[in-house]
Amino acid sequence: MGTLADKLTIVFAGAFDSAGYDRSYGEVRVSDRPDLCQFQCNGALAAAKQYRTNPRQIAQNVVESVSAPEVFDGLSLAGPGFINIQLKDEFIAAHVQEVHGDERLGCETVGTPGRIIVDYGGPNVAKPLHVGHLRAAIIGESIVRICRFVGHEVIGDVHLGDWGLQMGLIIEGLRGRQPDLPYFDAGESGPYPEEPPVDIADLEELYPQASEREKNDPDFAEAARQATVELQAGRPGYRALWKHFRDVSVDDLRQSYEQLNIRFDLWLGESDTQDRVRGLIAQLKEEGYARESRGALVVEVEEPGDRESIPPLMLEKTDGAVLYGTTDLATIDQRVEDYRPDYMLYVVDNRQQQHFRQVFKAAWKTGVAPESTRLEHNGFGTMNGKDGKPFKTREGGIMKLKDLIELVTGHARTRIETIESIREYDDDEKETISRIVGVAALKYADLMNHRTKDYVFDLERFSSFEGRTGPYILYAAVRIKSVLRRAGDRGLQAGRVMAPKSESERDLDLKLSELPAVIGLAFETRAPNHLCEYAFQLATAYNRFYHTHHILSEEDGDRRASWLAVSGVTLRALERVLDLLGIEVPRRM
RNA sequence: GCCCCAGUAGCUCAGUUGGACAGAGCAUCGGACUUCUAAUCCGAGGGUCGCAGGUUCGAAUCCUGCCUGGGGUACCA
Repeated sequence: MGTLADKLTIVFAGAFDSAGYDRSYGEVRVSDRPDLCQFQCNGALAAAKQYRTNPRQIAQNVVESVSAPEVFDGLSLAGPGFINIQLKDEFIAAHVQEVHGDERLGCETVGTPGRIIVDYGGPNVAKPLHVGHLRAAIIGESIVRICRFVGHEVIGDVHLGDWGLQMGLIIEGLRGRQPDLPYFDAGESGPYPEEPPVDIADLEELYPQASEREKNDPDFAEAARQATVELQAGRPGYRALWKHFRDVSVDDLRQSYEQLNIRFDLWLGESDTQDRVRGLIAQLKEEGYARESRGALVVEVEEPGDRESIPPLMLEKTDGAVLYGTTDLATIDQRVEDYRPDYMLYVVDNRQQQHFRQVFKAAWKTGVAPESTRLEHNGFGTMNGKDGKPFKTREGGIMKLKDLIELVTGHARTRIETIESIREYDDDEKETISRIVGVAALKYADLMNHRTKDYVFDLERFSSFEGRTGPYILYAAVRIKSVLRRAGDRGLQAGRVMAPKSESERDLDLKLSELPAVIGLAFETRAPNHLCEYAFQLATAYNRFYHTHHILSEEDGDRRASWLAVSGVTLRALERVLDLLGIEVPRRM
């Protein structure tokens, strides 16, 4: 079905065609001058270039060729050749009626579904999630949901950092504390205790300590490097220990992500590619793609046509160790083999841009990924503090995600106590509402910023519940639920959508019709902020409508039933968009 | 040095890929609750779109140069 603008585009494409111009000029879109018209077609201006004619004349010809009197309330020319379009209220209502009857609210699915792997999250084993992980997780989750909704098969992979030096650091850190554990006995080969020697609190303490010590204690640093090498070589005690670390950490990560309503399909990590890294390197050498350079092994990715210079992708360091580029390449190799994906999307910090350019170019060049596989880095900006520098807590440390979630939940809890109608809810429901509202505030505040831009992490804004915020939108949705619930109690039902009676109602109808375009745009650009903007506009449109018309006390039964239908569509649209953003809606608040 | 990204209202940001007087939210000021949830709604003020050129009928948007900030620049991830 698409949007109203889509329907109008078909009409105008036909009109351009029958007036003797290319149909592609018939694109109609929502007007950016709502004071003048609802929709506009600017194709005549573009066409004037191609046909070397007066754009106003073209527009005139097109308008005369339009044949659909039941649709238009007004068609007029303006300025150099704009066509301004007003629709009949009946036509608008009929469209909303269609949306009402459609499971997908007018949103079509893609013609040729593909398989998409989304790589997001990227947490490290043993390191607690902090605000820096927030963006990857929530933007990635939203992109996953959007891709899935438009009809693709999507596989989300958390892609753990579980194989680097940090593992050696923790091993050595633990040895410092409990040197007698069987894992450290080189002569021992297992079996080892099933019970992990550490819990998550230990891990979160061990890593920063070890990391700090690495900087000041060369012997310790060397030991950690050695432990990393031995772990990677398969020393049984270290492997057993590593597995404990990983399990303990993953348990904790799952809980944190669950609180944010984020669920991964795959919990793979760097370690899962290790058994194929050597083979891949050997193969690339044999095929002549990998060559030695300054003592290291690299794949050249710069091509003759390239303007900018791009360093080669390094597979092996001088000392023979592999780097994360190697792992990333091996991961692509693995994914191609296991899943044959059409797309791989990497939701990772912008700063990795060059890295991914290298990896992708190398993957295509060497045939690790077919050229038809779309590899994309969907980068996002840095989260800065109010001083414009990367965000730190007041103490100068990094804020843990758990603390942040507790903070926003706490704000919501406090807020709830000030609202009379909620005071009587039982404690469980209050707590649920607090969590949903707090997390909605957090996620919305992040998602509303364009993905690629740096932005300022502002606690006040993150926990604000007024204006352009998650809770504002939840409130509108919950308000509709409440109306519908009461209507249900009185035995009132939704009916046929009638022509709008007021400006606020017409605006709501028109806004509802835009949903498919917004989701399409969010998908094409992998940018959830468009959904945030739309959710806000739709919520505002409904709030205005709500204030101008009292639904339940309306005496005209048909009118009331129509309003219930429109309210129902609005609720479904809001819930759909919020779901695509990964935001939950409470029953009431 | 070279490369990438950004600069829009006091603050935080949109701006549909070149279209009509540049839009929101916050903050400030003023209004609206005996009626479906006021976490709401209505109204007001607020701009040299970093600067200077250029392309175009038309530029916040494209090109060139400069200024400012951030990031990257083969053996960390």
